[in-house]
Amino acid sequence: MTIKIYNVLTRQKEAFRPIQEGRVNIYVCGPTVYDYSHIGHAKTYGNFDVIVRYLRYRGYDVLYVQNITDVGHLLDSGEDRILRKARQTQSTPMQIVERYTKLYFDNMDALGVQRPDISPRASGHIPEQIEMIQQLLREEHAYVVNGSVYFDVSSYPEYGKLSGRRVEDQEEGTREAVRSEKNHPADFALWKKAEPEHIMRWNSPWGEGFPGWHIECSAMARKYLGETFDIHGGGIDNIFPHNECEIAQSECAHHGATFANYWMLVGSLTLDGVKMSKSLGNTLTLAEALERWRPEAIRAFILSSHYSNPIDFSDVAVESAEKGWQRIWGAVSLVRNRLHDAPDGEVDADILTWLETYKAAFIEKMDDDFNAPAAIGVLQEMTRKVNSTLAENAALSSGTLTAIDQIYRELGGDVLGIVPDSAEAGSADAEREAGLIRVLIDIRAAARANRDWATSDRIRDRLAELGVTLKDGKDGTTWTVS
RNA sequence: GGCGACGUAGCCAAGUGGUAAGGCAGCGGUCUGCAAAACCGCUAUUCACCGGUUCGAAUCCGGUCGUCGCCUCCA
Repeated sequence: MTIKIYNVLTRQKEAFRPIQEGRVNIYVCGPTVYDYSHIGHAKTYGNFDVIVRYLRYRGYDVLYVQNITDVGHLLDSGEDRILRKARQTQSTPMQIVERYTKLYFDNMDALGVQRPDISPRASGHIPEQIEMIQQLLREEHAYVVNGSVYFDVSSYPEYGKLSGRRVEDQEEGTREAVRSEKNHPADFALWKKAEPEHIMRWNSPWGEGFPGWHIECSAMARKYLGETFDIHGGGIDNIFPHNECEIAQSECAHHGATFANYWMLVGSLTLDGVKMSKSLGNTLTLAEALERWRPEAIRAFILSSHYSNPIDFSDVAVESAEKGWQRIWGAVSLVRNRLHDAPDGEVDADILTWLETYKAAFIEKMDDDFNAPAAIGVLQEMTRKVNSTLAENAALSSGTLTAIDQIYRELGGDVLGIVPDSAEAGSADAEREAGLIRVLIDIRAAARANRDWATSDRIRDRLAELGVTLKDGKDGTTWTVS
């Protein structure tokens, strides 16, 4: 069994073959840290989180690099995003960068997105970028004008191969073309001369300036992953021009060596059917979303559609994903709670057999281009089976319950990140809590036997206030923690 | 105008040649003091539309209509 990946570069699903057996080098374009993270970031980085988790689950040694853009990303006006924010808030650019970088990681941590192995910053790699630009100049892929350096797109005939765009087809941007010092409108900046008011500036062979937006990814990918690496990821909205420019720079600097073997681009997220944009005012920050929904619900929603497809964020959509997730979580917590007073015993062979069948089905779905929505479908089917088994057998052995819990931990927890680690059986606190709840359930059972519904309901209501839900079944009362 | 996606039940969604996963919502049932949950059953003869290829198509080809993204900063 090999993993198949839809490669945007070839527009085909291909068997994944890493350059080095057992090892995956992956680079994903990270955020520009000039404002709060929004739910679009949650989709892009949440999707790659699951991709990386799965590769690791399948035994690959993954090196995951995701940059932090903290310089060079300009607005329409030609103004640097970070500088503008700094001016607006009367702070320094690096304060802005620190603030939003920290918030980005805080939000991603809260979402359960595992950190990349390396989060290189553009501003920390100016020498590497200058070196690459010098090389491009030396080899006549770039030219200098008035202290700025531009990449000569005509020197790279394959420009456009990722996005399927051809230079001739592009509409010429009027504003830029008019005042441009570029030889051709499609040429892009590698290095920009800093105007006097531009305070983020560095010395270079061409005078004081700052790097263009695209060069950081090429320089940092080369530094940490080598000239050719396995997977390059990002949001589809960066396919042009950003990703295209990265390829051009890197492949020219590397004398034609392929930049990345596989390109995986994540579909965009819309909010209530419309693209989020500051000008429309329909933005939702990740922090706001996390206040309204638990992280697992947001993850379940993000994973409800294939990573490469667009997805529309709405209250109704997240809530229905959350309800679906609750069914899985309900089964998991039931298993874990029953583990507290389950009879000792080995795992039941029949149950282990069908657990393994679901696991194999899950892996088959994920192997096929990381089809998380289909994999969740498998988990849902398994959950139906688990729930009915739980209902039919009041005394499942600890071995069996542990085996069920284990498969949820692996597939739902380690891979998808939607099954939390809580209620760890065996910890002293958890055991005590389970025991205390059990005492209350026993008292309540006695009250119910006396048809003392007031006491019975009081215990249930008070526990509910503490987040413990009691459920009366045929074989007694069970409980879950929300 | 150019490039690229997409159009599957009330909603979301998987499915790229072999006869429609899964979730949400809904209906009926089991269980139940009530509640909640869970479980069982039902809910697309059909995959935007029209042609074509094929023994056979949601899946391939051609066309039509519609939605969206990108082409300028965006994950």
